[in-house]
This record gives sequence, structure tokens and C-alpha cells, in this order.
Amino acid sequence: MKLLAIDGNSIVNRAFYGIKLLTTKDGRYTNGIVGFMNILLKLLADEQPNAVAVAFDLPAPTFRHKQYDGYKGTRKGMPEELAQQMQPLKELLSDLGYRIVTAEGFEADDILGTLSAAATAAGDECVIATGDRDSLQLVGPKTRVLLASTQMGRSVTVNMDEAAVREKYGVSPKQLIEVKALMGDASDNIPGVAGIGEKTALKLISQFETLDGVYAHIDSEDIRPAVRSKLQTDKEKAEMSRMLAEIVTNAPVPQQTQEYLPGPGNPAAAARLLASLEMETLRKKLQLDAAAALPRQANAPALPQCTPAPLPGTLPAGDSCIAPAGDGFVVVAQGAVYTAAATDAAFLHLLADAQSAKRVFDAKALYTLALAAGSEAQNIVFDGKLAAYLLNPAGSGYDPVRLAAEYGVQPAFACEIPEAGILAPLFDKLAAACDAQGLTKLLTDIEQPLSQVLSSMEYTGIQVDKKGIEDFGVELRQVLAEELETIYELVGYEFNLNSPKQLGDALFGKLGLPAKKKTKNGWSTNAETLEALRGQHPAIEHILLYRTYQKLSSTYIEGLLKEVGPNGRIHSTFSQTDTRTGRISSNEPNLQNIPIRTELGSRLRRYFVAPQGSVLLDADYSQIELRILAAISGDEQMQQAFANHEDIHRSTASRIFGVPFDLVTPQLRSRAKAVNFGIVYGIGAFSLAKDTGVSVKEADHFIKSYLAEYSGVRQYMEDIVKQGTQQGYVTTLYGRRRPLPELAAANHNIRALGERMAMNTPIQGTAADIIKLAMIKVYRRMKQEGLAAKLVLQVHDELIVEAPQNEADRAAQILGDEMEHAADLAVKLIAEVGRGRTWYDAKG
DNA sequence: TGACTCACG
DNA sequence: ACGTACGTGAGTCAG
Repeated sequence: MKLLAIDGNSIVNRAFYGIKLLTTKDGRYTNGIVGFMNILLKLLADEQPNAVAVAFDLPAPTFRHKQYDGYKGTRKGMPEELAQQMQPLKELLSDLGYRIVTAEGFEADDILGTLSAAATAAGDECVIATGDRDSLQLVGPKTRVLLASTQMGRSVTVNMDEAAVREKYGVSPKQLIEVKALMGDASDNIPGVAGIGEKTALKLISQFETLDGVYAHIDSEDIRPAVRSKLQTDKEKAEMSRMLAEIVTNAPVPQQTQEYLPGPGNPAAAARLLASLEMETLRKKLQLDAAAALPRQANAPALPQCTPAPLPGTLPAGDSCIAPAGDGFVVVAQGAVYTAAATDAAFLHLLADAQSAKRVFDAKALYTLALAAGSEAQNIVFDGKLAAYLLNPAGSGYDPVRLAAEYGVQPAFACEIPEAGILAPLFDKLAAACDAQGLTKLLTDIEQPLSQVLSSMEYTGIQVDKKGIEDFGVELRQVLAEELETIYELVGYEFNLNSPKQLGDALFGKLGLPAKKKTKNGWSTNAETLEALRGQHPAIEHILLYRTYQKLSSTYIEGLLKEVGPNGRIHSTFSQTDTRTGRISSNEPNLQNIPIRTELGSRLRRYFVAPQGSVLLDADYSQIELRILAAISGDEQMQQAFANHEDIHRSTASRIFGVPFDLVTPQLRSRAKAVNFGIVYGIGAFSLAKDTGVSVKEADHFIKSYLAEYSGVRQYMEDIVKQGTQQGYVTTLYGRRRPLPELAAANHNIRALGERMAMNTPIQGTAADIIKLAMIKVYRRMKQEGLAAKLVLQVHDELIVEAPQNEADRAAQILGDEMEHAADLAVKLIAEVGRGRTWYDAKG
């Protein structure tokens, strides 16, 4: 038999500090639980134990078995963020069938001591998992300690058996007790001998075996006089410490290894708990069924059964619920369940039927399905996926069954398709929750209409000049090869230049260049670092060039070519549920980060084209985030600057540097621009200094002048942080919410991050709301006026339309007008429209 | 899979 | 004393 005995408190502590703060959408912390479970799963896989015991300290011991005057039990209290996680963790472990072991008046390590002694006596093997070195004294012929520790920022587990302990400390595991008696342990309030540290203690014990041995040879020549006098002074303390240092083996806990064989537990309860803790990955790892997580009332009558049937050509009149299920879709109407494939004529008919109202999960996919079939989906009245996103934009993927478990939805009936029974009640619940949180208007007036626009954009795609991209690629690869050769020659040997680790070794190791900052795995080799090394070695500038070309070649040339369809167009996916702030994201490929800042990179935009006879229209908002800041903060200075059509960065420079408007130099303007950006991001002097190249002190001064000059902004920033802290979330102008549990963290850095997010999210999020509104308006106008012009891309503050030549004027007018009038703020919105045959030209 | 790097607003 | 601006996605390496 093999027993795995875990020091629950110690491991959960390691887990908590090793993983960034995670919370559920209602602000319950979960990172300790996640980390603990991951460690547990790894231990189970590595050790394959028969039995498992998880020992915990009891939260508030009423008495101590280690009686000692000085002992106040001053182990560092656990932070609130972790304390909250202990109960659910224990519950989860029990539900999974593992035995929790506690004993009044005994700490976890005493329980481990007891269990390992008992196991050894019974001839069983015992493996102890802990982060506490004290447990090493328990190592024996049948007991190993798996010591979790953090080395250079990464967590490692060291397997300690008797030989390993001897090797590391030069004494036997048991002798570690004697060592500790001498050196003491402040965190355990073990006094030891004053002035004797680990080194001396180890030396004494390796020579004299035990504490008694040391005192028996106190006059030995091998003990230096200074040490001798310390030993003599604290003899009593040492003997007391000897007792305290030894982990006890008589805790009142079951001693038979069999007692700790995992039981059946309660898998359904475990699944429900995991769902409520929003631990989807863990649920999968534990192989618990998502459907098992659905709530069931005790003694509830068996659910009525429902058997799926193929979707008939006509459906009984009435509303339906639709969701993706398996390879196809499930349709629930009038309490009956139907299945349908994406190409099913009956299904497409249902989608296009304007008479039947549909509540769906992922409307965008259905709109696209209909478009591909040459029709248009009608009367989609509710999208559960978008509702779930608005309720919790921090979610990681939205799945109906999972959401049902998370929201505690009771299935209406049982069905072999788990989605079927929960769909209607889930939609009811999500709709009610949106109502309760004031999100309904945002859902029905922005997100839901937008899903149709995005569907159209994805379906339309954007045309590219494939040959042009390929030729560009050939050119780049040629330069890359030359650069690579040059670099190898200059450095003196060949290595993988794409590996930051190998590059770091080359530059800072072989070449001996001064390393700036370190990363977890070595030296940082980012562009900023390399830029600072320019001129110190001829290879540096070639490496920077190589990096740039490599990025262009792999991400943009190869990445884009992979995605060009047979029609010569690229159909990116626009995700409406992936960002915390309400922005849209683009993937496969990402068309929102096509280069523009450098001449070479922006060449790529010449290959995004309009087909023969059409043009591209490009419209972007001018300074939308600063305009929003001016509007929502009510800052009169800033509003006035925009009303006067001033160059905002120049105006800011003039104010904060106290220079007449016309005397602002380009350098001052550029610094002011950096401050404006910084303000939107929730500024810090350090980062502003880094960005502008001035000293931290100067940067701090800039910020102070800015906030003094724009006092409305200062007030707004203070208020929004206060409000976010009180409410636990911040909102945009249109009521979009972002929960900010970080604002409640005890950790200063995390809280500071929360404050920056509180300052930035309403601005970034409101900008996202506004351009979404503009997209809907542009889409509707084009359609209403019978234009063939189509929206094809969105890049956060920029819209791109493909328009036939003869519609270009009209389409450009619609685009600009609708963008400028999408919102009515205290500050006017300005959109600048350009046109051209390529994206490069249209934006010029 | 996470870390690093770098492209965009 | 510490770490350090908001929001994304993709390619690459290395454990």
C-alpha cells in the first residue's frame, strides 16, 4: 500500500502565491483551489498512491499541545483572499472522495507525522507532499517528502529521501530535529540558542550526533569558545526547543492506511461546485460530465423524458430555442426536441421565417449560416451567448450547459442532448439577470443587432493581392537569409536566433554585453533592451532588423497567405465575446494588428485591395478616447479645446508646460501626447518616464501639472476608482459592466492594477460601444438605401467599407455621418474618411 | 502550456 | 521595498 499524505495548508499556500489572482464573476477567489487541485492531480499521476489523506490545521485551535510560555501561535495569518477558499476546497476534496484529516489542537504536520509513523509501522509506503522543510525530519526508509518550493520564480518539486537529506544537510532526517533545537525557528516560535544559525547547528550535530551529544562534549576543543558560551547560556532553551522541534506522531486520527482509500464521494456535487466556481478546465480534467453539474432537487420527481426527432419541414406555430449541439443544432419548440444539421433545408427555413421568434445561442453563427445558404435569418429575439457575455465579460468561453450549471438552472426535462432541457429556462434566467443589471438595452440595441453586422463582415471578407504578398515574402526571406548570415559571422557561431534564451546566451554570455533586465528564464532580449545596446556591438542592429523581418515574414506573410480563400479574400472571425472592455477582437487571422507604424510594415496594407470597379473607404475617429474622457469627466478645459478644434496634444503641452500655444515645440507636443495616452491608461510616473525618456521625477511633475490643469479629469479619476471600489464594478456610458475584484485585493500591486482598469475601462469601453452603434447604423443605412457597399473591417476606432465605384461618394457620406452622429456627447465626434484602391491608399 | 516577443488601437 | 500604463492575437521556443 502507498499513502499520499498532503499538508493541505502548506500546499494551498504555495498554490495561492504561485498563481495570479483568479475570481468567479461575483468576486469569489479561486486561485488557491485551482492551484491546489492541479498539484494534487500531478501528485496522483506521478505517485499513483492507493490512499490519500489531506491534512489541515484547524482554523482556531482552542489549546496548544506544545505548551511553552513564549508560544503564541504566531504563524502568519492567512490573507482573507485565501481564507475564503478553504471551505470550498475541503468540500470539493470530500465530494471527490478524498479524506480530509484534522485534529483539534494538532497542526497539519503533526497529522502527517502520525500518518507516516503508522504507515511505516504497518509496512506501508508513505509520500508526504508539503512546502514545509520541517517535515523533512519525517523522512525514513518508508517515507519520502515531496518538497514543493520556488526556485528563481518557478515552482519545483524536490523528491527527498534519506540519501537526499544527508546529501543536502549532511545529517540524517531525525537529526534535523536536533539542528532545529539549536538554531530555532522564528515562524514556529522555537527560540533555539541565541546566536547560533543553521551553519553552526549543522556542523555541531554532524559532529556530535544529538543535542545531548553536543552538551556532553561542551568542553571539546572542536567547539569555539564563543559558541560554547552561547550554548551554555541557552542550555534550557535548547532543551525546550528540542521538544518543540519534534513533530508529534500521536495525533488522534485514524491510523490504518485503508481508512484513506478514496471513496465514491459525490461526483454530482463536485461537478456542481466546480461549475459554481467556474472551473471548467478542472471539471474536464476530473472527467466530470458538464450535465452532471446541473442542479437537482432532492426527492424531485423523475424528469419527463424527451426524445429528439429530426426537424420537420414545418413546425407547430410558436417560438423556439436554438443552440449548437454536437455537429449540428438542437431546436426546442413546444416542449419537443429536434435535431438539425447546418445544411438542413427545414432548419434554414426556420431561420428565415420572419413569423417565428427565435431565442438562440450564438446568433452570429446562425446569421452566417443563412447568408451562406443565400437567405437571411429573421426574428432572432434573444442571444444567450451575448447575454452571458454582458453579465460576465471575464468569462472564458460560453457554453450553454456550463452556463446552466453556473446559474443553477433546473432542466425542464431530461434528454440525451443535454442542451435541450436547459435552453428555455437558461434563456429566461439570463434575460432576467440582464434586466436586473440594467443590461437589456445594451443587449437588444447594440450587441444583438451587431451580431448580424459582424456576420456580414465575416461572410464578405476582404480581398487581397495574393501575388503581391507572395512577392513581398520572397523579398523578405532573401533579406532574412542575408541578415542571418551576417549575424552568425559577427557573433562568431550559429544558434537559433528565434530563441530568446539562445540569443541572450550569445549576447550577454559569449559577447559579454551588459545585460539590462532579467526574465524568468534568462536575460531579456526585447527591442527596448537591444536598442540600448546599439553601437556596442555591430551584430545588434542586424538582430533588430532580423526580428522585424522575421515578424513580418512569419506572422503577416505566411500567416495571411494561410487564410486566403479560393475567392482571393480573407474571412477573419470577429469575436464579440472575448474582451473585458467590450471591444471586438479579430482572429484567424487577426486583421486588427496589420502593421502601419513603419514604412516597411505598412507596405503590407497595399495588398489589401478592393476588387476591380470598387474602392475601399476608410474612416477613423479622431481622438475618440480623449473626446470621451472630456465628455464623461465634464472637464471644461478639455471640452473647450475640442470645441475650438485645437490640436489636443499641442493644447495639452501648452497648458502643462506653461508655453504659449504657438511656441510648443515638437518635442513638447510629443511628451504631452504621451501624457494624454498615459492618463487614459491610468498613469504612473515610472512608465511615463520610460515612454518619454525623461526622469521619473520629471514625469511625476508632468502628471501633477496635468491633473492640476485638467481638474475635471482629476475629479473623475478619483470618483471612478471610489465608485468601482464600492460597487465592485465599473460601467460605460451605455451601461456595459466590468467587474473589478482586483479593487478589493489586499495586495497593493493587484489593487493598483484594479485602479488603472477602473480608470481605463469606462473610456475604452464607451469608445467600443460607440463604434458598435456606428457599425449598426452604417449597415442599416447601406441596406436601406439599396447599396452594394459593405463593411469589411473594424479596427477599434476605424471602419473599412468596400464600395462599388459608383456608390463611393454616397457610401463615404453615410460612413462619415453615421460615425459622427453615433452618439450625442458633450464633445463632438469627428471621423476622417479616405478612399483608395488599397487599404494603404485609403488610409493615407 | 507558459513565457517571450511584437504587431495593432 | 517592490514593480510599474489599458486592451487584444499570433508565432516561436522549451519544458
